[in-house]
Amino acid sequence: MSNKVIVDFSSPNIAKEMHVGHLRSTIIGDSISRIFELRGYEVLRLNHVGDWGTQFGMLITQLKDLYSNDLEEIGNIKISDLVEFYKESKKRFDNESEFQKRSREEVVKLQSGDIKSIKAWKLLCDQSRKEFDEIYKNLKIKIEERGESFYNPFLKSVIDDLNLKKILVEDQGAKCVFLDGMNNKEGKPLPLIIQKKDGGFNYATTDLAAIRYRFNKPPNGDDASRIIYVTDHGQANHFAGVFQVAKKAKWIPENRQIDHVPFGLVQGIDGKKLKTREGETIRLKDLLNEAVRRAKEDLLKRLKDEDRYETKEFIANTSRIIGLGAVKYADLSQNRITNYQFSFDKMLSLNGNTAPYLLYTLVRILGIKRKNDFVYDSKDFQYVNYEHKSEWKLIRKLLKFDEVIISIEKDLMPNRLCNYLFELCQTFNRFYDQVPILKEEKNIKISRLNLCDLTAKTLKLSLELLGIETLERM
RNA sequence: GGGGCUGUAGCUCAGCAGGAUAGAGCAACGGUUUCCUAAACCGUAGGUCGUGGGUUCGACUCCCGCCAGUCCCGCCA
Repeated sequence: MSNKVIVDFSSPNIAKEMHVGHLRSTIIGDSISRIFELRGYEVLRLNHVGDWGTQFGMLITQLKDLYSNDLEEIGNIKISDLVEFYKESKKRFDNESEFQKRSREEVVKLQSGDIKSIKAWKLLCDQSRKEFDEIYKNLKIKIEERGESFYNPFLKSVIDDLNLKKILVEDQGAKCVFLDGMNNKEGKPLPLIIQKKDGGFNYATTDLAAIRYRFNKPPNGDDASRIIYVTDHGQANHFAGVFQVAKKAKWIPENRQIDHVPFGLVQGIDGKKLKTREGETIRLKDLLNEAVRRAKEDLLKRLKDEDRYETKEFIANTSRIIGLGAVKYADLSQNRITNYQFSFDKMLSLNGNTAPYLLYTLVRILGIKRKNDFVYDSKDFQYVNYEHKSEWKLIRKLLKFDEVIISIEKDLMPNRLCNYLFELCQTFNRFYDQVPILKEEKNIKISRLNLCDLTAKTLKLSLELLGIETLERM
């Protein structure tokens, strides 16, 4: 059997901007992927972007109305305009019945492969992709785009197969599967709609086609042994329904696993959904830039206080790593199930369970390494002494790493690694505080340098697994 | 009405497969710098783990009821 794990994460929508909700999916998905890669799995990171569906009808119709039929000018539109563009289209769709009618026709055209419609669709996707890629590059996220449109050729056979297996029921004009153990408001069994009454498909259809494809053997499949979906917990019901139907249809082979990894909302310090003062959704790009700006401000203040001089490059790089690391760590260190309060002040704080604290600990260790004159790979570096209480505690903490990784592989909770890291840093900082290193006699010094080295390696590896870059100095 | 998730110190949260006096951080108060980056370390104070039952030698942890908050529930994703 294959050892391929598919992690489905990030998944923004075309013509919409990425926001903090996508950030959670992106960061958690990336970290889970990294941990599975470390454990020797073949990991396929998939970006299930919303690049198909009814919204494209209105977008393309709007596009044709505004830019005539040659569609050349759209190449100059920027994403923030595209978001405006989306809003305007939506407004017209909601208010103009004639526009709505043309939009619906446009969806059919697109889905049947009309050349002009496809061209317009591609233009829209390319615009969005540029913007998404910039964020992924900034965050150092590797992900493969395979949007909803990819599964378009397989949608019809989903319906056919469900029909064949006599699972599909027609109700109020729509084709659906009734779910066990779930009721609607009237107390009747809840349907999962697979085909709308107008004949169109929806996200349940796409998700089912995706499950089939991902478990199938090549050429028309990925032969995955496990699929992991990282989305907000608002979609829990949807996935429970989709998984149930996939099981009924026997599309999930024996010994394969499928998991929804839900996460809570990102809230402001007021406990409500994170918004700008004007009540608008905060753009992910702005949020990341703000974190880096604040990190830079802190750094500059410290350099001034300590009368230090650093190059422009050092300042830019250090603030970027601290700022982005702080955002990632704040998110990952929470139990993903619960909502969490987003606070720049807390995540960038130099104390407590934050990225700057962890990065600083590593910097301290590397400082020792720079000032010592031993060669690390010499034969002398075998000896470890653990007479002092803080040495013993550090050794015990270092040995726990494997156990933590195994538990995350099982339960998909990256916050446990954060917890471990924080404890490791606390333990190290006590050791650092309580025992001298460089001025000790040879054997003791070697032993303690060894412990420092092991701690640094563990810290680096752990931070890497969280997708956080490290620094030599800060 | 049905279902999901949450409810642990003033605040933000850990507590994984049940095991000893329930742990951190922040905030508050006090202390430590001839020494490797003090962005550190040490100490004090602070909790009937929402509530009522049950299972168990033993429950924050498992099961059931209730209360509160939040999210989802037919053609958006």
